[in-house]
Amino acid sequence: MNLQQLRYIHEVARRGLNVSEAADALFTSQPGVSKQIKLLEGELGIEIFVRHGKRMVAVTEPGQVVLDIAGRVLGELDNLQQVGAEFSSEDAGRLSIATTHTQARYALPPVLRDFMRRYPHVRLELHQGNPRQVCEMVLDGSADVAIATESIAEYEDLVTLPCRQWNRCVIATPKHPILREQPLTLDAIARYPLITYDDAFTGRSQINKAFLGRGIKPKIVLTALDSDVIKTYVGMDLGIGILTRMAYDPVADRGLGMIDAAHLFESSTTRIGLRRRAWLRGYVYAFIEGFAPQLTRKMVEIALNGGGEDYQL
Amino acid sequence: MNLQQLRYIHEVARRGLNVSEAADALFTSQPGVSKQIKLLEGELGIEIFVRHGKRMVAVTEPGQVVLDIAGRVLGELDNLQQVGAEFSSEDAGRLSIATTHTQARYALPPVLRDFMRRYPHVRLELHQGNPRQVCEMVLDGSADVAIATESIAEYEDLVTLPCRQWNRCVIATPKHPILREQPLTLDAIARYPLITYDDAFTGRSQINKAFLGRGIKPKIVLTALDSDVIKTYVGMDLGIGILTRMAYDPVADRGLGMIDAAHLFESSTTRIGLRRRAWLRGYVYAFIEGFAPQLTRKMVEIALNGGGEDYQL
DNA sequence: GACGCTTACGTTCGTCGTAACTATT
DNA sequence: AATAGTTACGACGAACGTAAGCGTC
Repeated sequence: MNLQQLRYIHEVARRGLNVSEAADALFTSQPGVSKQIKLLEGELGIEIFVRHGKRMVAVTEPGQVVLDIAGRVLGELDNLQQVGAEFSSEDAGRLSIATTHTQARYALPPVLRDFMRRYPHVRLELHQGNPRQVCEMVLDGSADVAIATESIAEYEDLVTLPCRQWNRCVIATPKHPILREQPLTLDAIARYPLITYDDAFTGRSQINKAFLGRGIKPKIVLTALDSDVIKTYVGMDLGIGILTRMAYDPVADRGLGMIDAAHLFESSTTRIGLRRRAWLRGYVYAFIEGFAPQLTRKMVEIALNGGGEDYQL
Repeated sequence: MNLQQLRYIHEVARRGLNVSEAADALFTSQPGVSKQIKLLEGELGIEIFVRHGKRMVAVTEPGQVVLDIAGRVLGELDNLQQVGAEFSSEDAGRLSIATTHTQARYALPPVLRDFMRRYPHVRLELHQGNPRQVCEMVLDGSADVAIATESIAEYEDLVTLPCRQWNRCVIATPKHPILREQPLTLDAIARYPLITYDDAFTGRSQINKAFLGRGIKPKIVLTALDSDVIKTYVGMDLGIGILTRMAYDPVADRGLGMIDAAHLFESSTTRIGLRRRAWLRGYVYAFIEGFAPQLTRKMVEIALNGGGEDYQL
């Protein structure tokens, strides 16, 4: 048994049981991968993959267990590399953040400005994607942390921690009557054509829930993937917009009017996601604390390792 | 980086930083081990061990982290082997139990009799030792489960689960006056020379505590490592004995009288110890449930993996 | 017929063991 | 002087890549 074999089965499983593709991804030859997988299966005395003739079509029951373990081992090897990098040069390295548009555009800039000042030798990488993609980047090791708002809590091997609570505001052209509503109500909003986020994104479900709870059906004329698109169309007076409060900047957005709507919707929570049992560089903890000061290194470490409490039944 | 290197550093650390000894234990040459360790250190860019000239004298700070990770990886590899064995032949294999005299002699026999009947193809191994040794056998993989009563809860990588509560009785020669005490008291016991367990063992601390709590200082004339020795000397009327209740058998021990003493001492708890995150064969779960019916497979699995709950702060 | 996995074979690279050397106690 | 670790070197073996063969879609 060796590490290559574990990498091979892991990659083959990840790539939908396509050996050739996995071989390419690992920069090696397809026969080599096939052979090593067989050797491993022979050594363990089990079949990991189900074959139809010469094709792999499924993962066996023991194979799934083996793949789970292999995944953990490979994760730990990543950790080893991290440990090496950390101690050989504490303040230099790479920080890869996978996140959604809203976070990258509005929440992260001040945090990252401070971070870059503090750690000038850390190369920052920002990868944008939808919440699902963001999680998977963390799980396969291409990103260190994920930051997103919803559907981030569904993965077994992802530890998620709440960072910030936020709510929404309504924006409209400066003279729009909605801006003079005192107090602002859902009924008032529903009187106008609405522009807001796409279903899969950024707390859209909270918006749906609020209207549904009052039995109102708003006229949604446009759904967008990001705040800037919403602002653009609101500026064209296509409708009024429901937006993350943090996305409105009185200076940059002086062509638009804003009225807070926090009392109308359930607040949403932005979460940070980390690979379970990951070993993180010191500056990663610093970044997390910069983004969410309540998340101290100690707390994050405890969460990463699943608490580790003794089970005294 | 490869698995051998991890095995090497792990073994060197385990053997008190003696490379030659580690090489012997791994059936390889000492220069090979030295070289691989250096290669690994080179690759990670850190020193794992502190050298004084040519001798290794300590583990560096990053080295400790690396060793921890290596230990986990090697544990997972053990798990892989187990998975292979389990699925290639479900009901055959090895069950290695590390335990103390009292458990092996009095608590385990009926459980193991049933187990052997149910799993005739599992080779049973019983390793006797003191509680410390017992734990270490589990941690280094030479035993699957540890069963002991105290000081078993001190290891980070050992998951312990309470199995059985038990208490003590007093034994004496058949016509000894202590047997007619109604009710039995600590003061009555302290009137006679006492024979009981050695300090390091089987709930001796509960006995000490009881007497100390009443300000009594009993005359202990002999301390033994196991129940059989105690019974032997009680039979010779050297004194009265305080014994685990389960060690007295009215038939086999008809040459001795017994009176229960559960109301005088705090009860002790026998615990089972397992390597954290171990992957256990099906029959191991069956054995555990046979020994402690409340410990179902599900519960043991949850405890093994540290609970795995999401940390929602 | 195109794609995908296996078998076969020769080359290369890495690992291991022996032996000689050096340092520590 | 004895014990412990390093350096040097040669031999073996495992893994890899290429090329050809066989199945499946």
